[in-house]
Amino acid sequence: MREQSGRVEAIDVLSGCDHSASVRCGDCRLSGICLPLALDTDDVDQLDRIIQRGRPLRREAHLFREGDAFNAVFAVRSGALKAYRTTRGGQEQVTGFYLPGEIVGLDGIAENRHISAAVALETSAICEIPFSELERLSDTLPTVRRRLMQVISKELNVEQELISLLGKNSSRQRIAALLLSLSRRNARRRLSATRLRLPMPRGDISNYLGLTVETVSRTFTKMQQDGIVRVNNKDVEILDMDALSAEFTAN
Amino acid sequence: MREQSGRVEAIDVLSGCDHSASVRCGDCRLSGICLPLALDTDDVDQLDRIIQRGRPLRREAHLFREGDAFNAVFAVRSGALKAYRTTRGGQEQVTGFYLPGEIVGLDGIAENRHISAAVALETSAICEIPFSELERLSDTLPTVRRRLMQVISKELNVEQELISLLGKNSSRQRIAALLLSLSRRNARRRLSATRLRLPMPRGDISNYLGLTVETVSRTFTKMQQDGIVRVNNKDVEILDMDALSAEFTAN
DNA sequence: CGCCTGTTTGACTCGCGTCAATGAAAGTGG
DNA sequence: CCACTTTCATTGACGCGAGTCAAACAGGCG
Repeated sequence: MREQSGRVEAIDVLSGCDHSASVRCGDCRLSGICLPLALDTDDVDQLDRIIQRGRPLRREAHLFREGDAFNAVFAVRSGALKAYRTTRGGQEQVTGFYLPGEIVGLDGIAENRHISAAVALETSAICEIPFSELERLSDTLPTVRRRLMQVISKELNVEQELISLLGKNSSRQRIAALLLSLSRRNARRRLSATRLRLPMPRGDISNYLGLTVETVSRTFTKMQQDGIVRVNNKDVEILDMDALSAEFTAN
Repeated sequence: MREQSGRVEAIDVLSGCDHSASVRCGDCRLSGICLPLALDTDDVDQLDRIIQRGRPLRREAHLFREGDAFNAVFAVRSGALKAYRTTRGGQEQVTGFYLPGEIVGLDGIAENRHISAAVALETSAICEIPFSELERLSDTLPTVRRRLMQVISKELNVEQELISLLGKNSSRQRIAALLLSLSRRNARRRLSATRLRLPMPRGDISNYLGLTVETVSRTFTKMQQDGIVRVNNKDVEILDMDALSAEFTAN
């Protein structure tokens, strides 16, 4: 179930990213970012023991679906996921995007089964953290317990931001907010804050932001004409960060 | 700090509701509804010991504000509250309404300070549950810990519903969803599912639903013309529950 | 009684959704 | 490696739902 460390990591040819399953948490280059769940280095070893590293998840593959039993939360090591739920009307509502270093699957805690689904947007490496183990760990390690609570509560705050965004803002402001969010999360991983790759198709962006694909496309075009960003398909370069922030500050 | 039970409860003249501060959790007529935090009756006594019952909160009075230190969560005993946050642009975004039996203040866990504010919509009785005590209790009682986690995660789910609502739905669907939500929550308290009193002004409704007061008003009027509801200021009667549900099912 | 705040209603405007067509990119099979 | 298909993104023309501005109308409270 758990491999030894020290191995040379395989590089996934498809994305040029590291999707290997053979790194211990302490050695993982995402440690410190990936697992806010246990910042205390003493606790990392214990966390390390309960974490399962699965095979890379290919594009379109589901990590879990709506209604699935809730057994674990997942840390994204590489790639990207989206979470969505299906409304009574049968349409999909994207509720979030998850990038390396982020935790997905917290939605299942309340009902003990997942109320949303998570699917890979591209080939992704995922660490599975069995929740029962996490709870047991949580029994003995107060710091883990608090972290866990904080991660959940953090998710609450992110969702409130989105509520605010969807409630009041124009298409331009919504797009600006998303780009800024992605930029910030990129920077957090020590990547460029100005050059982004959008791992999700336009349809997911529009769905997430409560717009249509056409409006998203038009808004990108207009922002490009205004010299704020340069958009080429999935690649985005932020040319004027201040202007982009200003857009959003009307929020 | 804690009063003895057995006292005759004072009836608040303003609302005709019970806002007294002298009921033990076990005797409280909201027990079982109010505190999903501790459903296990054995645990109620212990929970009882840490709960503080404050004076009734008058309309417009804040329970906490954005940035306040996070010390406690609060159970609504009577009345109603709204939670809101202020966006960079300085406008208010209502993030939720809290009715008797519901828990408000969970937003503070992540940052250890509140990121939203809570204010009384009418005179309300509140039980304060010091979080440090709750955590201590949580250390020894796994059922309390799990409950707490579930309550938080439940909040996540409610917010996701709202995200979905704001992302995709027409004014009519949004209003329908709110009315259905209030109806369900009324029923949960063993009150009428068809006769509601809206404790919040139109401005708060519109803000919450991402609409304007005018649109809310017009939508009420139209729904009344269609024979689905009867609206008289803060009083709403649902005449055709099926039709109302059907409105929303387009969601 | 008259102020103040909240609600309703109407007329007008505009941003975004809808429908439709074109264009670009990626995946498939010979 | 190159046609073929399929999916995704962009652009344009048009209409509608909800926002804006403005005014009339309660209701609650001093």
